[in-house]
Amino acid sequence: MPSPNGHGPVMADVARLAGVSHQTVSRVLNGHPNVRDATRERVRAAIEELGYRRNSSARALVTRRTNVLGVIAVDTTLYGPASTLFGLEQAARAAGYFVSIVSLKSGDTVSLAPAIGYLAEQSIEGLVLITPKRVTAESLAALPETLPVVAVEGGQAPDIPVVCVDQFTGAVTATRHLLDLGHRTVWHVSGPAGWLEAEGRIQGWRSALRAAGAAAPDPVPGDWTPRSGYAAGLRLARDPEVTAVFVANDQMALGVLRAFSEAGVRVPDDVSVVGFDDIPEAEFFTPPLTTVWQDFTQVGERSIEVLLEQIDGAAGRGGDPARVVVPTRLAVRASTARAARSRRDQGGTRQ
Amino acid sequence: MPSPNGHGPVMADVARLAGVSHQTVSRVLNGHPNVRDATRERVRAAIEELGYRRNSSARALVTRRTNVLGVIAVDTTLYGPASTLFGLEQAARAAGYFVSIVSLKSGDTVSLAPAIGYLAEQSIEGLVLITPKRVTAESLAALPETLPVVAVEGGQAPDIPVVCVDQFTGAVTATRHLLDLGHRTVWHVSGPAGWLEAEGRIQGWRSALRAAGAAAPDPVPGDWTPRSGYAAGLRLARDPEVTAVFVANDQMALGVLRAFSEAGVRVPDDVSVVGFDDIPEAEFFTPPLTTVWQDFTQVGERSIEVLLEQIDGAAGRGGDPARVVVPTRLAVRASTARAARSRRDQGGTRQ
DNA sequence: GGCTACATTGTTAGCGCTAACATCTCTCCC
DNA sequence: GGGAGAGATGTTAGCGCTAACAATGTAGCC
Repeated sequence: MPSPNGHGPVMADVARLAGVSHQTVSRVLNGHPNVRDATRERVRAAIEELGYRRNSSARALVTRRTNVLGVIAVDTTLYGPASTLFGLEQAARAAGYFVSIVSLKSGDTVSLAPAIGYLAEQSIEGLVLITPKRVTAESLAALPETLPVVAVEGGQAPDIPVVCVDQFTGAVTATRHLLDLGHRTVWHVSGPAGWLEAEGRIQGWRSALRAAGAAAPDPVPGDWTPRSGYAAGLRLARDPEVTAVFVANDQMALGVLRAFSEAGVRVPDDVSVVGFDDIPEAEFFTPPLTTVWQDFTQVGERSIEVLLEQIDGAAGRGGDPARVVVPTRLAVRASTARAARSRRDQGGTRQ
Repeated sequence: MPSPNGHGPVMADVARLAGVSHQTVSRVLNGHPNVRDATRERVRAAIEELGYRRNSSARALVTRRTNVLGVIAVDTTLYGPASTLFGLEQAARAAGYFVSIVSLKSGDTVSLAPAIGYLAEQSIEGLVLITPKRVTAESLAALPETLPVVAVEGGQAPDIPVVCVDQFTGAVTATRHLLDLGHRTVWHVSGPAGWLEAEGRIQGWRSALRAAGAAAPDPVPGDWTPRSGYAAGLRLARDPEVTAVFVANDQMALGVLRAFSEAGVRVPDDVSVVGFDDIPEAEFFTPPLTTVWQDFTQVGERSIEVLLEQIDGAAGRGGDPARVVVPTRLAVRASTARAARSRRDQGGTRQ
């Protein structure tokens, strides 16, 4: 009877079986060097025989380290957040941390306070916010002052480190690609107000147009869903001036393509379309979508790096918060083409 | 100086400030009834003032409850697993549990043993497997005998409870929908071998064909990606006998649509296509895709239910494992239509 | 008034582990 | 051969909390 308490073996049980003290077992478990090989082997064998697993709570209690990172993520069914979370978890695990997740539905205003309070109960060592929209100020007040934090796609507050994709340059590249193809200007279907990614893409788009001396039409607002892209597409299809559209994400671009197709607007002959995200489906849209690729894996990895720096530095926050910007890449496919002088020059009705 | 140790306040600090014993603080925190209202208020105020948070490790150590569930998930960037995970987390949080996740890349053979070992270190109270492929036997051997487990889309082993979508009936419904439209038979683009979902859909498809007395062509194998669907689509486009295709997921269906479009095969005029999953994009494919909708939210909720039953019942495994089957629904859109007598009857070349 | 019953609070003893210190056992070298 | 020094192991004292029990106070009732 190795475990007299009925709760699975504890360190003392292993110690007894191996004929050593529990502290020696602890040393073996923690890779302490000063243990004789023969002893180490005996302890290992005893651990194996009993199927012993160390009690993480007891360990955390005394070391004050839980090895748990918290993640608060909005809308993890979307490709972007899901990919970021995936990369994040891989990187965290590689660094020896567990990831405890709270996923929130994308309400219009996001209050993180309940989620933060919830996670704080779990003694997390650091927190990642995958909440790419502006959050309420009271959310940030709920952050314990000493808790290491990193915001992904954030910029929520000046004193929180941020890891983000270079939305601005990505949008500039997309817009310039269209201008370089001879389009007089570029329309934009934007993401919803309050999303930082949406704002960055608008700014990049505007900036590229301004640099080229092109007029910036009003952006057509969307909400990331294919449906909103469809609605935007129907509007743009009616305007014969439109020859190039930069859409703030691939899902909406799909809706735009669908609307154009229904309206008899040919892509890329009549109108060129560029998306953002490079979801796996984009290459197989009709036509295959030119879009901006984001390195979500790297975002995840860098986020963990930034967080671990704070944890290991034991510095908490304060000082100059890091700001890591991950570059994008334009994937050129068949949805963009050289501009005709105007849509009417193309002639030909559909099918 | 409320916290003399430099590590944030502990229960004793709260007790001192409120003028009670630490045990009374504990009682307030745990909602014990026998505390005078005035005392409770004083304790609450002291907690508030100090910003006290209970140490979860200490609590877990003595209660032997961590309130943490582990999740091992494969390929969480796919819509299905991501949605399941999302529903799961919501349900777990509602039940007062944290969710600690390990996400694995979809290798060809999946060994869960390292992930299980990893999570076991964290003293989880239960484990959810979102690993919709057959896993190695050694994986299951790595499961601690007393750990409550539920498999989502699993059926990995006879003694593990399972919550799954009714793949079979979903596939039957999709296939019969096509047969009812007058198609002589239905081709199938399948998911990769080893995935239980893929197998369930093949079986449902075969069964529906058999029931209708239709011949079952060899399934065209895919791997869930749009690219593989595209390849399958090119093959099917060459065969003029093909008038109806049931594709095992929407992403591959997208590839099929793309291939058909390139090959001049019109959907639904020449060929009808049905997908599986009902991803948000499906409605905006060209043409909008008829597909099988799955209730991932319910899958998540039911999984947590099954798991909590085991935890609360303290029964561990054994006995008749639960098997919960969540129904599907066919979303009929524009990619399916009544069969012509043969593809040649349709006439008309493209564009 | 005194005794019972119960509500309220305090005291004590661990949960299983690690850190710090104490102890013991070897070498090694003059 | 004996003392220094290092390596290997054991002993002790908590980490912060909850459970069990003990000790109060407080009505209620004959």
